[in-house]
Amino acid sequence: MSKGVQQLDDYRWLLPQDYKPGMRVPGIIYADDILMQAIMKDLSLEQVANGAFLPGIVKASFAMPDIHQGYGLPVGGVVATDITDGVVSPGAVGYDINCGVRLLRTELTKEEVRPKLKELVLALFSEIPTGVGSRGRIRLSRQEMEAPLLKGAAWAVKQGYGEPADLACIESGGCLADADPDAVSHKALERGSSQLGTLGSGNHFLEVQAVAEIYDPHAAEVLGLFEGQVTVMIHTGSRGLGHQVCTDSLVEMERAVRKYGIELPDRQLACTPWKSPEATQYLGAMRAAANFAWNNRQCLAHWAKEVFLKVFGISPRTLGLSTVYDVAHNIVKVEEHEVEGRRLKLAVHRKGATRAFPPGHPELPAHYQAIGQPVLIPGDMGRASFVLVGTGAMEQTFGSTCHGAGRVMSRHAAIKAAKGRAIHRELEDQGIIVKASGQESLAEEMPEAYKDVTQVVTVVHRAGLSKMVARLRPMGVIKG
DNA sequence: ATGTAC
Repeated sequence: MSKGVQQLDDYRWLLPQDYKPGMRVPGIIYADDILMQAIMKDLSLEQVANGAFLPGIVKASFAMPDIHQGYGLPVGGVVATDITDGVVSPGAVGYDINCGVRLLRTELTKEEVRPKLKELVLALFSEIPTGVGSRGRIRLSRQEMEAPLLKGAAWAVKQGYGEPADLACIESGGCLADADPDAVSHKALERGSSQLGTLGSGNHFLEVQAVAEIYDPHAAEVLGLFEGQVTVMIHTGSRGLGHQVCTDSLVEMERAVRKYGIELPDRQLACTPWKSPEATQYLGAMRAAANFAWNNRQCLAHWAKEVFLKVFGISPRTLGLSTVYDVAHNIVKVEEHEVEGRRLKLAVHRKGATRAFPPGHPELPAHYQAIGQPVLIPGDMGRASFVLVGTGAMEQTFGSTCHGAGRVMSRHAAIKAAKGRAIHRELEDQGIIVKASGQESLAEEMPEAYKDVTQVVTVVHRAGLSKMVARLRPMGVIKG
């Protein structure tokens, strides 16, 4: 009997429990043949198998079609542990806590925006701080940090950044309960104190897009999307604050692994029992970082709106800009799921995976009950991004789907491949205006460094994890 | 992803 990966059907692959001795459950990977070939080129599958070692894990260690190698668990991994006897693992959440995506709609069409596109992109770039170490216009003292960390995006709204109506259009209302600002180190607070309303670097971006194709007219209508419409997508997370929270926690986790006698194949998966003081500490800080990220996207959205108003010289009513939705794709949440006929409280770790709850789920806002949770998938800056809605993922993947295109080239390989080329010119030839803080960051992020997002989304659509609603084409991009 | 190396 082969210990290798086995194809279950067109879009699912099984990593049997005997793939690696010590796995508590099998691994299940969602991919087609072509994506699977890319997945097998790095240590992703090994990491999926390693995730299956986590104490208390139920059902399987899951991987989405956009997985690639990450810290401990691959980016694109989903692991759920029973909170009565299971663990929490910061490596299964990721360094960028509550990295996520917000989509804004406007009443403008691409024809209306095109003549001012360049001006718009330059204005966005000058108003929105980008890049590593970038600092924003909001400066908060350590004490002032408490409110945003505790209250989530409601804090930003109260400060005048955005509308109260935005909050219903954010996953978890833009706030995780039980955040503990005191669990966030001084160093993390320090790093975050000037980073609200900043984009960051790497694959983070703010993009002006046009709705290129509608696949599900009913869902699109409920979401306020129409063909030719201009949208704005913001992809960023908790910046230095979340990164520091993760770094701080790993030290404690290493200690916890020894203290509680947890056996793991990779120390990067270091974890602690859910009901341990170490977990309480990490979860308090993780939730605070998640709330910070929602404030970050809330502020960025507000400034993007101001730039639109200024550049087009129109009234807020004519612009008609509002929040479609905001998702977290690096987070751990307690959710109830049915496993083998039992309702269990699970710690669902989604690391580079998006929640995709089906229609009628009580956690969805009233106005989206009929269509399911909106899923926002950022692609690369040359091809497309997607809007989907939740369908049948509950029974399969704890209500989870993919989160993006996923890299195929390392940053280093991408820089090498871009040598002698002018990526911004190549994109401009396709009608896409890009403004980035450096040549190198553009090279790292060039379209061919990524898998084809359409292929990724097609897999989750056909596997029944979520349903395609609309394709968005980039028009203007600002990047770190 | 990240004050991209304390």
